[in-house]
Amino acid sequence: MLCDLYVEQIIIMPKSITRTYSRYTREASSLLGGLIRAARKERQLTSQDVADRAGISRGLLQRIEKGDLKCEIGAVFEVATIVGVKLFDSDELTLRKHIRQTEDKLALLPKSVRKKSRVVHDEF
Amino acid sequence: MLCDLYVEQIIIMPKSITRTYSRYTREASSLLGGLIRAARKERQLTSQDVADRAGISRGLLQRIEKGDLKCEIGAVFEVATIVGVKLFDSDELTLRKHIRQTEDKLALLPKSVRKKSRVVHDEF
DNA sequence: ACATAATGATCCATATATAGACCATTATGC
DNA sequence: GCATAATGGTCTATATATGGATCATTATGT
Repeated sequence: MLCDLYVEQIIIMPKSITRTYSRYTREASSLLGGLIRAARKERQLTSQDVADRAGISRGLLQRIEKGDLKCEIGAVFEVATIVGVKLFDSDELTLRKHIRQTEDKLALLPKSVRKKSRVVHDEF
Repeated sequence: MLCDLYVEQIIIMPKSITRTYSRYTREASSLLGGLIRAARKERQLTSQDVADRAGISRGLLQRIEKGDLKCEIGAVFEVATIVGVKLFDSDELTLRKHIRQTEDKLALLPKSVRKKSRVVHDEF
């Protein structure tokens, strides 16, 4: 009665960054993972085999095959290459040609995008 | 002469993991980044615009557009989706169908790959 | 030509992905 | 059916990717 003791416990929550992904993104990654897994089995490669050749851990390979969105794109692409899943449906040569085309297109586009300062009046 | 003092400095090197990537992997990522950058400019979107919509920082978007292999695949795919770069050359519907096909194929394949214990004699 | 928006680059703190070890379960070859 | 290889999952320490701030430079609309 004389003395009430209040103890406040301050809990510091780690402000975790939870990203949101569009459905298309999730499905694309899921598909890629599935294709990798199917290709690996068709080629009779164990998960340890592929992980070793890609220089990654078996656990990471599992996440990749599940379509986990939080993996390095480099690791995913490397695994895909190893098991023979073509990205862009293109071989190396076509890929390089495509890169050049993109560079050319980029050279033509403005170097920086500037917002219009005023609404365009195209309604009349 | 009487006393030579040797000081050894022990430098603890962080054993950094430096992955190696195949040329195909590097080029595929480079191409994807270029396509994203071109698509963004064609749509007159500033890097800050796209970064905000994707829920990532401007710095990360820059790395993605450069084809940096050490980015979350989720972030890369999300940005690609936002600026309209189709992964797999497929729309959402086709994608889902493709996923089902892959699942069907996986159901037929053996659940685990077992190495042959002995070399197969197919030379006779 | 000028004002300033957009981009490029660097730095640091921190959130987090990864490797690696471990164990349980499953599936395969024999 | 058995031995065991392959897979799936969990946990922890650590390497590292990311966000955010800052500054310099460039490019664009007016």
